[in-house]
Amino acid sequence: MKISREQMAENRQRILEVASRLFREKGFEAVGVAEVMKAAGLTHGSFYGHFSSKDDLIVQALAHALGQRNGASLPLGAYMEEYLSPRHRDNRAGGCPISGLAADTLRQTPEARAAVTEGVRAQIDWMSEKDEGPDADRRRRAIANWSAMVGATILARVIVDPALSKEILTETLAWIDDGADRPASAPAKAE
Amino acid sequence: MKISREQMAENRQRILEVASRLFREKGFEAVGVAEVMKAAGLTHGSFYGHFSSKDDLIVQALAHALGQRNGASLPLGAYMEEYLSPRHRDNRAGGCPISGLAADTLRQTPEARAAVTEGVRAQIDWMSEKDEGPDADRRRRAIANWSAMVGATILARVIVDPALSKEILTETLAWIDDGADRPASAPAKAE
DNA sequence: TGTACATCAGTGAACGCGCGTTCACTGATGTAC
DNA sequence: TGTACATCAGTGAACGCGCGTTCACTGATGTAC
Repeated sequence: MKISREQMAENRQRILEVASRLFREKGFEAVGVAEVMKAAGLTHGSFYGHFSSKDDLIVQALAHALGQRNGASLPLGAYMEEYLSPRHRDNRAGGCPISGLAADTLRQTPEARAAVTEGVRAQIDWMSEKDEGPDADRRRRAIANWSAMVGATILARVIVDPALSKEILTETLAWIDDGADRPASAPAKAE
Repeated sequence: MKISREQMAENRQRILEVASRLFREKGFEAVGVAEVMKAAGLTHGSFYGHFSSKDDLIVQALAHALGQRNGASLPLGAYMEEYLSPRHRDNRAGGCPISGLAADTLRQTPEARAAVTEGVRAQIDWMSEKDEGPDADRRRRAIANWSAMVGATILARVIVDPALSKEILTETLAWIDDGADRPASAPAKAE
């Protein structure tokens, strides 16, 4: 049965939302087209009315998730604290799509990798802008901190020992740096 | 045709070696049992004489790769430099199994995750021992540096823009720290 | 040491299952008059 | 505004393919005598 154009647009958005959550939770390969459509309240047959292929859905769902930018209004220090929290570690479906899907995307299409590339670029630019330290080190610190946040999240998620998982989050958070209280005249590093 | 016991042991090692390389290169899901056996010079039928299932192979291949510890004889600073080089970024099949497979392993069996957990624990212990700074910060610095190395490698691999990919490796390397030239009396961080 | 036979690693065809994708059909939408 | 009909989003059965796994068979190994 045909439905209204607005209803179809809503359906498309709902597919993208559930797909981006399922992909983050289980990875691209482990989530089937039928599973996505069922979670969106539809049958799998209508999938190809919205997307040309599963690869197309992956690109659109990545762009959808990357465009949400949760926590972008927080101060940088608070953002880092939230990012490296057990809550974010345990919230894969609703968490950052870069730490959740970057490694998976390596084996996807160039279009999917391009979407992640732009997401990383935007994240580094945003963290540079938010940094409160001297200009010279802002970008370098943003890149190193972001690498540490992504790496720590991935490691903390895979590790089965709760103590070691928590330690990785806590110690990484303690080591990274939002640039605050960093005097412009002092060397950026101790060495 | 039956073969000698030594030949069978060699075959098993060859299966583990090619499997660990193929898994690192393509991920667990994208590599089939038949592909592994063909790469080892055998047919897929004999696979179950060596392993009880593909999941079993994944655990054994992870343990095999994690046990190799390439570069463990290098000084910590040289190890970090090699780890964050374009050569290591582009050498997925022969590179570090943790940056190559940690995210994939999240969706595998508890046994596979336990193997990665022990690999991460050993790596952090080793980096702590190699650290040349004051004792109080060694473990914290090992954890934060290791997180940054893993995150930077994963990001540099997925990113399609060569300049941004290289920048992430270079700037992360410039920011992390092997503890050398760090006076025991000085604060570990500038803040 | 030489021979006969039981063992078993490897072979390759076959299986069942789940996946992405296709398609004839349905019936509400939205437009032409 | 009301009606008739063309459009097309959604349905659900079916497809072909690749995968993990099984199994009857082969023939070299290695042991018992």
